Parts: sequence; structure tokens; C-alpha cells
Amino acid sequence: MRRITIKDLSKFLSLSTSTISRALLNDKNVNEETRKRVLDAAEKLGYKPNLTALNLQSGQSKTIGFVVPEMITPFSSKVLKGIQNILYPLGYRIIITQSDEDPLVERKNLQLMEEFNVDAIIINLCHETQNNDIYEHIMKQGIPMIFFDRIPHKSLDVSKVIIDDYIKSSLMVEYLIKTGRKRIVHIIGPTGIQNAVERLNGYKRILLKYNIFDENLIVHTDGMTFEHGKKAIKQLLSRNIPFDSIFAFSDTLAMGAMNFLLEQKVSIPDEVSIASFSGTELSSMVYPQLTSVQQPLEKMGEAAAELALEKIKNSTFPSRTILMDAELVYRAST
Amino acid sequence: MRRITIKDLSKFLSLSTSTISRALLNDKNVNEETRKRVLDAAEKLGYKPNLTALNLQSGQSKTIGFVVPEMITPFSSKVLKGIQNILYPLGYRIIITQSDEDPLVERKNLQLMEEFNVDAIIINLCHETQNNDIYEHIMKQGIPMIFFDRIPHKSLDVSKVIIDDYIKSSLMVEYLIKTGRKRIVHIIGPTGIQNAVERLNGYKRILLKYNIFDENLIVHTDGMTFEHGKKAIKQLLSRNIPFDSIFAFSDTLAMGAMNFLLEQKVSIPDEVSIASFSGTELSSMVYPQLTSVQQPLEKMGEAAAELALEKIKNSTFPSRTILMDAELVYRAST
DNA sequence: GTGAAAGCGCTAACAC
DNA sequence: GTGTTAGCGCTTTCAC
Repeated sequence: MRRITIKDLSKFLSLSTSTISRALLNDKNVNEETRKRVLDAAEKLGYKPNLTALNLQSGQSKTIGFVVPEMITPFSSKVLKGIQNILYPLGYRIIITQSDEDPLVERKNLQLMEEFNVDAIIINLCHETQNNDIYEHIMKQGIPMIFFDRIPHKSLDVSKVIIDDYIKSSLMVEYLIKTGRKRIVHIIGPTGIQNAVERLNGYKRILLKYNIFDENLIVHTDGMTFEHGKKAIKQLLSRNIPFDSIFAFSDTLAMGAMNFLLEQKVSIPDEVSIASFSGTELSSMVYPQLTSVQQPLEKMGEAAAELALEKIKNSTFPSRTILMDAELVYRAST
Repeated sequence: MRRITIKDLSKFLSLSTSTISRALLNDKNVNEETRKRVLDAAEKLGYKPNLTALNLQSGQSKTIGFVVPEMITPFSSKVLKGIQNILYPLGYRIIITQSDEDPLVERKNLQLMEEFNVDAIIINLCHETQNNDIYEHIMKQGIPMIFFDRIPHKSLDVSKVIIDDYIKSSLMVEYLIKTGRKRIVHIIGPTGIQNAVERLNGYKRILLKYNIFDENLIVHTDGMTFEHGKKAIKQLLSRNIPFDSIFAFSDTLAMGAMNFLLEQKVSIPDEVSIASFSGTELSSMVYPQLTSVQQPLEKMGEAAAELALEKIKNSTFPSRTILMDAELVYRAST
């Protein structure tokens, strides 16, 4: 019942613990014969190395923190999968916290990460600037922080994984125009997030280019949920502002908007077409399926994990930014 | 940059490490004055206890394994949240793996958990019997296993958190009948899962009771995804079997079914009404919103965590089954 | 009330 | 090629 340790093997084989250790680690300074005996005994007695001891010795916790705004949509789960692909085989644990889009909760989560002695933190933040002080504080402790999707204000020098929100947003809006839409609503994300600004800017640029920009078509929300999407469109309708399409910051917002329109018996995409940013299965689980900018989430997770590893291995490794490509996927909603 | 240890405090204050330790642990055998000095110094130098050392010493990894079939839907995330509520404050890490509904992947995941020296495993399994040998093997190592939602065959004595699938299924089907439906399709889950059998039995019982049971209305799937739901209904339509409603094993299957029907311009709920088992936001993100048996997922996670804790504290603690209540939520799809 | 020392499981210098 | 030993950071006897 008790765990078998290297000491048990040592007694069992009348060998020193160091020889056992060496044999297990494939050190060359071990007789082939001996190694075999050790390996056999280890197998037979069911020896499993004690990671905690290893970690204590190496001074690492072999734990990575993963801090995300939410896990209600599959967005974070997909990124997580990518991170796991890279880190599990290397023996890293991943500890996850959700911030519920609240910078204060994010703060607490980051403190938790510090207590857990994580070797690095991979984070999708809630607010561009509000927690900059802790990000800096944590990095000063020697804990690398890797940002993905939503990144902090330029003033912080950190590694990050992003897509080009500005360009992708422009492309999507231009596509809507090419399908004949002129009154394109933009449901913007929380303005405390740089991506929201970038996507808004892309939207603006195109509408200005085609000379159809109208301030009234921009709808603010104070949150990112389905309900916020619904409310946004509800407001717009009540203000009697005509529109023929919607470009939403996220698929969740888009789905909320769509749901409300369908309740109002508005036909999609005939009367109103809808597009958004996504990368999850959600886009294709609704009817009609949503046209969206499909972010390569799993790949983004893998990239973030790699960035974390390079900082862990060498803390002076210069920060890098990985720009991922995202694909526009045209579905039935446009 | 280097971590402050108890030794640094010891040097700094010219006290032995044991006194420092005692002061930090609020041991009574410390002069109040001394304790104060220690606490102040700890604060000032930024001392943070090294969890790894603690764990080595206590023989625990303070890590819990969480093994789920998938993280595409928010199902597992919600349970995870509940587990975190209980375990994070206690200093436990949680390591998560997805099995992709594949018992072989689940096996590998469980082995990974063993390697990670987890103190307990909380699992939603892929197949009722196929991995019983490892479950037993793991428990024989002294690692408690807590099952939730999908549980192993009765032959295993384990702690579990479940809802009454049979009853809830019956209630939902009876509700459909009361809304005037007579040709109720059941999309069953994988038969390697006890829940699928239970829900099927509940369905059968009611249809038999009302004398409207028809074997043809039961649709098998070989998976749990959205696409499987679509395919199931496609098959049914191609076989020209008339029906006026659907009761699906899961919301994902229901959404697939609904999506296909909407594509075929079938009106919901007028021509076909739909209900399923759920507990996630998905049910209300589609149009029309899905009627479903709403499982208390976060609460289930909390319960599972409690069960894990009692087994960790006392390995001989008898296994318990917690039966949670689930609510029938009537939405627009019926 | 405080200190010295052992020990948790393992690796890595250092001997031989 | 193998053994001895120190040490990772901490708690916990055991002395005093």
C-alpha cells in the first residue's frame, strides 16, 4: 500500500540508492547487468518516482497557471487543450482559474498562482491596464507571464500570442459589404480590452472607406455574455435604427443578438446577416450557422506553451510575439 | 530574485529555523514577541512557503485529477468550477484531462494521473465497464476515485455523485406526452454508459404506460457530438418514420437534431418539439431555447470534491453515493 | 520558549 | 561501476 521508493529498491537489491537512481536515469556509469536488475525490480515492485521530491530538488513546481476570463464557452478549453498537448508530456501540471471577466477576481487568481509557486502563467486577461501592477509584480518574482488573445497595454514587455484583430475585422466587414450589406451594426466588446478597440478600428476603417459609416450603428455592451448580446440588439431595435447586418465582437454576443432577432421573427440572413469572431464549435451549433473569423485556438495554446517553456528554461530569453493566422469561415448566417 | 526561505528568516533574525516554523504555524510554544518579529520579517522579506517542500514532507501531492470525456461543452467546466470552489481554498491543484469519449484515451489519462501522484481522482467516465481494471488498480494504490454523472458498473464499490436518470427521464417524457405528443423519438446515448440505459428505460416505461411505445422511434448513435445528433435525425427522416417530438440523451445531440430539422424547414416546436438532458448554457443559446433536465453541475462538482476529501483524510471512509436533484426547465422548444 | 537534528524521496558531487 | 554524503525547504520530535 505504501509507495515504493528508491530506498526500497536499494534494500531489495542490496545496491546504493545512487546506483538505483543512476540506473533509472539511464546514466552511463552503470553496468548493463545492474541496470537491468534495477529496471526489473522497479517494474516488479511497482516503483513510481515521487514527483514532489523531484520538484523540491529541482526548485520548480512543474506547475503552470492558466488564467482565463471564463470557461462557459469552449474558447478557453480549446486553448487549454493546446497547452496540454505540449506540457503534459513534459510532466507539467496546469492549474486553471476563471476570472468571470472581473479584474478583481483576476487579481485574486493571480495571487493564488503565486501561492501555488507556478513556474509560469499563461493568461487571457480581463482588462488591458487595470492589473498591470500585478503582472509586473509577478514577473519581478521571476515568474514568466505569457499572454494570449487579449494582451496588456504596450507598455509591458511580455511574450504573447495574438491574431491580427484589425486586419481580420476589416476583412470580415468588407465581406459583409460585398454581400450587399450597407447598414452594418458592430457590437463592440468591453473597451478595456485592446482587441475590442482593434476590431472596432477595422470595422470603422472599412465603413469609412465605403462611405457608409454611421456612429449609431455601434452598440456598446458592458459584458460579454449571451444576454449582453441580446440586450444590445434589443436596445438598437427600440431606438428604431435600421440595419441589415451585424458584426459582433464574439460568437457569444452574436448568438445572443441572433436569438433576440429570431424571437422577433426577423429572418436570418435574409433581413439581417450576422458575423463574428470565434474559433469554437458554438458557431456551427446554432441555426443558421454563424459566419466567423475562426481563431486557431488549440494552436494558440501550443504556441503559448512554447513561449512559456522558453522563458522557464532561460529567464532572460527575450519576449516574443507570435502572430497567428485566422481564417474567415463563411456559413449560413451571411 | 531567489525565493526567501525559512532559512533566510532564520539568519536574518538569528533564530533557529524551528522557531521560525513554529511562529509561522501559530504554535503556542513561541514568545508573542518572537512571533511578531518573525511575522514582520516574513512580510518584509516577502517570504512565501514552498508548497513542494510541504508536500514532500506530508507525503501528499495536493493534486486532484479530473478526468472527463470532453471539454467542448460547458458541462465539465461547470463541474470543475464546483470542484475548484472547494479545493482551491484548501491548496489543492487540479489537473484535467479529456478522454474524447474514448476509453483508451481515458486509460492513458488515468496512467498520467498516477504518474502525477494525484491524491484522488474525480472522473466522468467514457464506458461503464471497459476500464474497470484500471479503476480497481488505481484504488488499490490507495488513490480514491470519485465518479460523477456517469458511473461504473455496480460491481465496483466507489463514491459517486449522480442524479436519478430514470426518474427524470420519465418525468420529461411524460411532460412531452402531456403537451400532446404521441410519436416521441429517443436519441439514446452510447449504450456503454449506464445513464443512457437508465434514460432509455425511463422513456420506455412511460411510453409503455401510455401504450404508445414504438421500437422504431429509438435512434442509436455511436457518439455524443452535435454531428451525431444531426445524423440520427437524418436517418430517421430518410426512413420515413413519422414523429412529433424528440427526447435526446444530451443537449449536444438535441442541438444537432434541431439544427438538421431547421435546415429541413421543420418548425419547432410546432411540428416537432425537443427536450433533452443538460445543465449548461447551451440549452438557452439556441433558438428556440431547449427544454431540458437541468443538472446542478456546479453543485455536483462541490459534492464530488467533498467525497474526495473525506477519502483523502481517511482512506477507509466508506464509499457514499450522493443523489442530486435535477430540475425540469420548460423552454420554447416544447 | 528555543535549538539541534532527523527525515520526507531524490539527485549530484565526490570518493574509491 | 558503485557507494557515501549533502542538500532541496520544511516540520517535528527530542533536548535543554
